[in-house]
Amino acid sequence: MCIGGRFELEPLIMSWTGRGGRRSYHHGNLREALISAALDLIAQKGPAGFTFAEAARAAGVSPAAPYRHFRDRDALMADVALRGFQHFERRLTAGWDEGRPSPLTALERMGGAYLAFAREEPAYFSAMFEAGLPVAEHRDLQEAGDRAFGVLRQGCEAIVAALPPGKRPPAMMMALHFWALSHGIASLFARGDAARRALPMTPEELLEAATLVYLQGLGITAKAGGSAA
Amino acid sequence: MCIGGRFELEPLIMSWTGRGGRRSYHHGNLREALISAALDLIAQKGPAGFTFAEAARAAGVSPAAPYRHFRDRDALMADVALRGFQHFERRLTAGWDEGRPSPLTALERMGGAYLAFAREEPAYFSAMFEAGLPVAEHRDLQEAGDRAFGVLRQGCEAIVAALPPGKRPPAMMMALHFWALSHGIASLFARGDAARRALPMTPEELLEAATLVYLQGLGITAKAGGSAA
DNA sequence: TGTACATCAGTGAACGCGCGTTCACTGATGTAC
DNA sequence: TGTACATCAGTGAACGCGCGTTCACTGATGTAC
Repeated sequence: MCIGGRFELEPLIMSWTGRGGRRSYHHGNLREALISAALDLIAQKGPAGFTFAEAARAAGVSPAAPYRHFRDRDALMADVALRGFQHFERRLTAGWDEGRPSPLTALERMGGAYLAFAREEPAYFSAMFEAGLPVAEHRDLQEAGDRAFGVLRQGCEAIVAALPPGKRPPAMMMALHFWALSHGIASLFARGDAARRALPMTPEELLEAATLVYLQGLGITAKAGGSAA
Repeated sequence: MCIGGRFELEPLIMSWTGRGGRRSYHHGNLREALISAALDLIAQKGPAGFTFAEAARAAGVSPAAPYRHFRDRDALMADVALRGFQHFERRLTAGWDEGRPSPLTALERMGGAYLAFAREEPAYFSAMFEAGLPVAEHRDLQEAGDRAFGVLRQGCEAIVAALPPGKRPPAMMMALHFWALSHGIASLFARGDAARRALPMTPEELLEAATLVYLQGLGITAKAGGSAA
């Protein structure tokens, strides 16, 4: 399981006495370990099947220890979702890769990054979108989500900007359409857990085809919006 | 909360002695009452926040009683999802209304029915799509889902059939695209619970615009595919 | 129409379990001087 | 460089709670004759 940030190894190593492999009194990096445990549990049993107590057990720590780092279970879940959005934003950004070699190619690749994220990080994905966290109550969550969406919007703006002024559709609408389309395909067909539905093609092919048809509908072709590879 | 099927009133009434409003020994319609209670609980607290015990309590029955009707909690959840798909299929069918007055208008209306279902039946929606039920292991669930999708596909077939033979896109692909698009908008922006995201327009407007652009990309206009109202 | 009997759909008490949470505590770490 | 002290990040025992599940049971209903 990739957990997004890298582990701080030094404190972990320093927290071992070295004698008989006994762990020192301090864990060294419990916060990270709890998040990592939560991701594993969510991936195995869904967002519901993760408890504070079990995360503590997985981290090899007493059930009271997590309270030093998170107010309660929901706070941990929100933190997982937050990291998920940050991770997600990075992957979309990498997929877009500043629009190289052409905006249209980059857009397809960014869609692929969306699907890859849903497939490879089911725990993050469900914490972000299906854990029932009230977005409006977690400002930081909402902002992180907005930043991730901003990457999609940026891409659409780049595509729109390459069109002649008279033929530019609103980039915001285009971005929302692309988001919804990617998200629908991701959560129905590309998700990395047992709820994935069968499909007579790859999710990537489905999304690519839909994107091409949609862009065609906006009057955008490889010629008008930048040459596709 | 609309629960899809109508209650069987007769047995409920007959289960009352009439003396002091005391309930008779037999509940009369416990199975339905449990499903109804499950829907309320899911709507209030998400798919995770529903327990067998609490459903029994809500139905005014001992905690052992549900075992006469459902093997376990998951069986009840699967039954809720199954009814959800049946209900969903009916609403899509009603939205399509046999393609009247024109296939394109009917398709938009069917998309609206998708969004309305997500908004008005959050409990069904999350049981169907977000409860983590393994679709592959519940054959009846999968079949019910396929039947609902069949309504979308039928609509797309009708639209395709109205085109000149040389210009017909594959209806299956078109239906999958429409499904993913509707589902993405529904689960991000139209859902009826706290996880709904803000949008600078109505979800219906967003879906309608996307559909029009998409159909345009397929070369389908009101003229070619039947006149829109 | 009445009676005997089988079956159905509940009761309610009991159980073990794991969870969330608290509490006073204590070993380890960091810092002032 | 050493010492005293404050703070940090854990322990582990304990608690109340609600859940899932079982059990022998029993009142209500349906049916055969």
